[in-house]
Formats: sequence, C-alpha cells, structure tokens
Amino acid sequence: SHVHTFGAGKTVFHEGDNAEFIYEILEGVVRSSKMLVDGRRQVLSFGYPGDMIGLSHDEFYHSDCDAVAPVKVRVFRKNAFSGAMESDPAFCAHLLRTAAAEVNSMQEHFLMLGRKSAMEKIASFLITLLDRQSVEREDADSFPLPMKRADIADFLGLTIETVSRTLTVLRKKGIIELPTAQKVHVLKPLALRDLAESDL
Amino acid sequence: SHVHTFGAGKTVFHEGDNAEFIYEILEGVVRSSKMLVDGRRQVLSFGYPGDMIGLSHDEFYHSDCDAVAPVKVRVFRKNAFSGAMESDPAFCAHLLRTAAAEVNSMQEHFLMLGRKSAMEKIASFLITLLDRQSVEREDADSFPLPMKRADIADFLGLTIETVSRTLTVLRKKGIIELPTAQKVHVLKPLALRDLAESDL
DNA sequence: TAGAAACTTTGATTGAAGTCAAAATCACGA
DNA sequence: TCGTGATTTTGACTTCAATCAAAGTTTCTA
Repeated sequence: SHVHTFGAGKTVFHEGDNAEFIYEILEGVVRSSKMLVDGRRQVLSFGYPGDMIGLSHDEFYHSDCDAVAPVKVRVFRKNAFSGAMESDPAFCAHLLRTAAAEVNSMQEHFLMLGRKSAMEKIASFLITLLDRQSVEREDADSFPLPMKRADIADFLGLTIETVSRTLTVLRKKGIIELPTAQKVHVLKPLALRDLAESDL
Repeated sequence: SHVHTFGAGKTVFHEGDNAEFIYEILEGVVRSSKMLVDGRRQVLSFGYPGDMIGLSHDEFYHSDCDAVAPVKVRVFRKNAFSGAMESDPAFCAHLLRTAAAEVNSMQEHFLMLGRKSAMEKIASFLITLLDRQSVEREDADSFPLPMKRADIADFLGLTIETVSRTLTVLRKKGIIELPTAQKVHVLKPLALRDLAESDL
C-alpha cells in the first residue's frame, strides 16, 4: 500500500482493465464513468477524499476513472485486500455496510435521473456538494465545482447547455453566485433546497 | 428462517420500516421502488427468484417492496444474518461479491436512465428479460411481463403512454408479438438487440 | 353474467430539454 | 503579453417524450 498522484485529466484506470488495485482517495476529486459505443457518456459518481474506488465483483474494472482535479490516492493490491477480508470478519462487515450505503445513494440517484426535472437535478446536485462541504468545514456556504460542465451534464443526464442555462437561472434568481465557473456561493440555501425537491 | 407468501399487489415492506428481515425470493416477482413527496415514483429493480431483498446499511428499509406477481419468499432475521456473517468469512465474501455485482448492474441502469432514448430503454429492458429467461429455460424466445405498464414506465423513467406506444412500434415492425399485454414473444432478437444499443 | 373498475392503447397537442450556432470568457504556452 | 484552443454562456429553433383526452380491453365482483 503506497501513495500515488494523478494530475488533472489523467486516467486512474479504464473499463476492462485488469482490476489489480483498489484506491482510496486522499485528496482531490475523481470521476467514474461509462461510455456507450456511440460516445454518449454517463458519469456514475464523483469520488471525494475518503471514498474507495475500483472494487469489482470479477477480474475487471467496469468503469473508467479519471482525475478531474489533481488527486492523491492510497493504492492497495486487490489480493492484500481480499486477504484482510477473509481473516478479519469485522473488516468485511465494515466493507459490506459501506457497499450497502453506496447502493442506497445510488438508489437516490436513480430517482434523480429517472424522475427529476433539469432544475431539480441541478439544485439537488448543488445541495449534495453544499452538505458535503459543511460537514468538513463549518463556514461554507460556498464550495468549489472542480468538474467541467460536461461532467455535470453527463452525471445528471443533461446537456452542457442545459446545465449552463439552469445555473444562470439560479444566478438571476439570486439563489447562487458564480464568482468563477468553478466556484459556487449559495446565497439562499433554503430556496435551493426547495427547488431540489419540488420544481416550479 | 421460514417461508412466507405474498399475493399480487401485497406489500413486503415499506420505506422507513424497521429493517428486521431479509428476504430471498423463491418464486414470483417483486418491485422495489422509492417515491418523491409529490407522488412521482422510481422503480429501482424487479426482484426475481434467487435475489436477496431488504439489505440495508442501517436500521431501516430505504425503499418500498411489493409483490407484482404472487411471491414466495424465505425470511431471515437480520440478526441471524449478521451472526452468520461474522462467524463465516467465506459467506461474508460471497455477500460482498453479490453486492459488487449489484452495484455493477445498477451502473448499467444509470446509463439507461441518463442517456438512452425511449426505444433503447424498452429494447434493453426486453433483452434483459429475454436473457434471464434463456438462462433458465433453453427454449424461450417468449417470456412473461408480470409487471404493469406503470411499473415499466417508472423503472425506465418514462410514462405509461410512451411505454405502450414504443411496444406498439416494436410490434408493428414485426420484432415482437404481444399475445397478451403481459406476454412477450420475440420474433427478431437480433433486431431487438440492435435497438437496445443504437436507436434509429 | 352484467356492470364497474382498472389497465392498456391510440390520438392530438404541448412543452422541456436537446440541437445547432455563435459569442464571450478563460487558460496556457510561445 | 498575445494568440490560440478549450470551455462556458447565450440565442434560435427543433424534437422527443409528456400531457391531456378518449376509446378499447381485461379483470373483478356483486
């Protein structure tokens, strides 16, 4: 188990690669995604510090993983991981709980992709980032948006243009500020929370 | 661990209930779903024989589960399950692999919800059912569709009308037959497979 | 077995988000 | 610092699926 870094835009692993390693994000943000043959892409998740990346039920990775911002990861050999699991039931139980929590958050995302409007998707996404931020730092009604508009679009099942337009609507309503394209300042968190659940 | 049955339409558990039991489907089909406050619904999965239902990372169920066709389930106390896990690393490892496989199939469904057209969604859905069927019985270019159009719609992020219309298109193209609304006969599996990946 | 209720299909129209196009802004290397 | 390419924003228009409406079917049940 050693530490490795990837620059912004660099690939951690590709779908189909031999799943030799498991990664723990220490710093930065990664993007996990899958592609259709014709190039359409779905971003599955953004990985933040503390997240484990690269678990697989078989020998291969089933998604691409790239750094969206410079990333520092701890690298584990899959074998070492499996060994620890068999010898340490508590560790295994912990992993299982983590996996169940992951399944749960994926189910929330199903609801998002399948049933929410563009505004609800964007508002929910921003609220998720806001809540993650406020767990880490107390201050925080603003947070970085290190991923590109295209990444957000492919995460929410939208287009770049719709993401941009929807952010503009939130800005014009005075609910958020965008000091730069990758920095969000939430002025009216309650209004944003309302939009996340029930569209207007 | 004993066996229990639920009639069509009966509820196995509700979101928020105390997650006391874990269920193994023995016969029939269940639907797992989540609702938004305003009544919009997302069907998360259909559970078939062999599937385990009701695993949770905390004390509560995070989705509703209902029988769409009469169901026979084996019921396990969650405690008994946890006990077996701690004492049997192999069992725990098996569960973890199952969970990872589940995560993987959910990721495929993300691609479906986020990036596929109505025709691609319906075609993919039918192909999934066809492939499951052909694993079980050799014959099988036809299979039951026990869930209602509303369930399919809420699974694929569509409306009832779009589901119905899209099935009609497939029927008129001679790709499938619908002897009844809940029975599918696939006449051109290759054409269906093509539509599942690349829309026209 | 008739009538009602639930479900499915079909038709007409609307609307939210996509597509196409171009301008504005940003980021980086020469 | 400038210029080029990448990214983001804005605008005009189109389209796919949603909505609204109604007719056909099937399934209960009284």
